[in-house]
Amino acid sequence: MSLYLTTPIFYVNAQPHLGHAYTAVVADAVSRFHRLAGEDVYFQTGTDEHGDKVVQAAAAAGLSPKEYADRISGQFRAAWPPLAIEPDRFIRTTDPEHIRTVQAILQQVYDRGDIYFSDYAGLYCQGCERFLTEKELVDGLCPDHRQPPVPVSEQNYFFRMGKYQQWLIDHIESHPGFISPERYRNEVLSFLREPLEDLCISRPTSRLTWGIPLPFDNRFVTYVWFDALINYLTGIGYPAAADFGACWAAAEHIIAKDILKPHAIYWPTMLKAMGLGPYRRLHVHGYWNMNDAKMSKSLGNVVRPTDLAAEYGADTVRYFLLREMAFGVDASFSIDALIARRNSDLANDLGNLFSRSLTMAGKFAGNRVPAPGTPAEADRELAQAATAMAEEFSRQIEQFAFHRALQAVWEVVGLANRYIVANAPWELAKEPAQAERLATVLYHLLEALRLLTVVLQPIMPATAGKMAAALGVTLPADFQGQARWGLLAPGTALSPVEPLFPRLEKGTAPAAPPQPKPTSAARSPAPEPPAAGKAAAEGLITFEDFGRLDLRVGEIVAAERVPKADRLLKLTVKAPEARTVVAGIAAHYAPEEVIGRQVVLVANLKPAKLKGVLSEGMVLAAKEGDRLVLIGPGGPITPGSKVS
RNA sequence: GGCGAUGUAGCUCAGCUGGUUAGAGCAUGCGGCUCAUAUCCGCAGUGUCCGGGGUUCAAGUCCCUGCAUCGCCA
Repeated sequence: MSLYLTTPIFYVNAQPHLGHAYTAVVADAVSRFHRLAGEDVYFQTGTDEHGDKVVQAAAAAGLSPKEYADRISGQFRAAWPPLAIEPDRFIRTTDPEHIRTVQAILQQVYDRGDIYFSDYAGLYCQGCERFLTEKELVDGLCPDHRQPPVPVSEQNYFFRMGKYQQWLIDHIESHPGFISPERYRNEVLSFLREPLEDLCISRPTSRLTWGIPLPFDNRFVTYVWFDALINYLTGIGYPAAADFGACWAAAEHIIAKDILKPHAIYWPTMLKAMGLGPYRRLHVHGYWNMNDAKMSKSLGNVVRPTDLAAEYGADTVRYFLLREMAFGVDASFSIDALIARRNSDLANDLGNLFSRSLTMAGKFAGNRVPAPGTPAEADRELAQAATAMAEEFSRQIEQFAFHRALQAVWEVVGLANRYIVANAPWELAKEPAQAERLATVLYHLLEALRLLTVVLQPIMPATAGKMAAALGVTLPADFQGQARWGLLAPGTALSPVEPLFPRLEKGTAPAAPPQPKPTSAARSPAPEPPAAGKAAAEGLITFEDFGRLDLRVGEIVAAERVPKADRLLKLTVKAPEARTVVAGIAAHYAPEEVIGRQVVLVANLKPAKLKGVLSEGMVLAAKEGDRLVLIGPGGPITPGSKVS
């Protein structure tokens, strides 16, 4: 094992968002890069599922904590394939294997004397069901519940973190790359200048039962970090797995800056206490600020990674995320910026370069790689720049400077475009005497494209695949070998492709409308590759056909599960008269969750009996993979209103 | 309150240990080409490098100070 790469396990109290996606894209790109270099890589992600926030969120959704965790965990699992993120393992803190590992480690650290029982006194808010700090109080009251917190003394177990403070400082100082970028390393060192307090690692079962019981005291469950961080060990079979030691020595964590302290301080000291060495490196990135007003929280419009991937394609999103953010520094996200990158960098620069080159090879060289003659100065310059680019790319990826790596790639894209203009193959083609020169130019161009293909694989796997197919090459996992000049064999058959990245018009591609408007059927669909438009010519319906549907807004006034049917909910829908509708949404919505919602109802559907219940109509929902979302009006409207 | 980061063209940002007329991409204007996804190439700019003071032959780059924004800590 030469690299064991992890994202954090994501907490299931919220759905996957762009920040999660960024971490996962980084981890995926890095793992693809190292695999391409022939290394043995293991990439793990997963979900963190215990704790009181999950209990609360589950209660609000009318589910048990496990059911709720299953649902959200499934959403995380399903969020990654559309972005071409391919972890080797998706771990869950509710996995029995993980629970066993956590308990074994707790017992071990307890036996060594680094966990002790003690009093904890603090201000407890009964509304929040947690301790508040002085700082959180407003006028001495809980800001959420407007009541004074009660001084409570509680007994709990503590981890002797302070014992390892000096060791940790020494380790960080003697290993400059342990925490990067440097700003976070400094932040940690600055924090460690103050005495480190011990860490409370338990909750009494009187307050929280949704957790892993302490093996030495079943009146308590372990709380947060002793549960969550250990996933990194469970994932590689601690302690029994034969290759555990080798894997752990290659461990690198990628996190967002909000969980720096647990990863940079709690975790190394925990490892030390259990007799293990620290992980190899910690990579800390910043936040994506959502500056675009169109996506403000007030509109309830959150960017969902899966929606972005569906709208713009995995490769565009991956490229944007990696190109736009300097790893470690905050960046801002907007759909306009995404479209700008897509159009200028991907469509105009790269896509068009690829397209014009292959077209010329088709027209002027019969769709085969021509045999180059003696290279001229300009040719050598292109070759030299392309091979240097591959090295630079490699160097920057290793330092997690993805934006710089991609900058280096695009310099060659620009150079290749200038090379075409400077050598004007279309002029050379007019003069038979220039045949060898033409062949040389085209060869250099195609070979430069092959090198671009090699480096782009980890960033945009699907695009690199298309490019390789068009160039008639395969891409073995040998970055060093493949990044050399001159591997493209003369005579290789080329197969032109559709444009890699069709241009997008600004503003016509909304990211993720939270609730499609009732009139959405009448609006033009999101832009698709032209081919799709043509193919859709068949199967069109007339306006009259559409008019036969009686679509209305209905309001769900009651809902209950249908006995012995996992997927069915029996709804009472007002539209405007009340009627019964059976909907196959029980796997996605709890009854309490849908009451009061306005939905779109097909009111003139022939009634049918489902599990013995007569259903008079159907409610519309959008489906994507395993996910299902009810369709409703964009704003409140009287039940029964016609949808057209 | 303590520590730290950031403040450079309309926008997003590069500018390492101080050294020639301060850069890139995008956006804007003009010109060129036609192989190409109305794409590409060339040219043109504009900047009190946050304000003020200082060190130096020389400061965006170092020091002091003020302001603004952000982060960590209390």
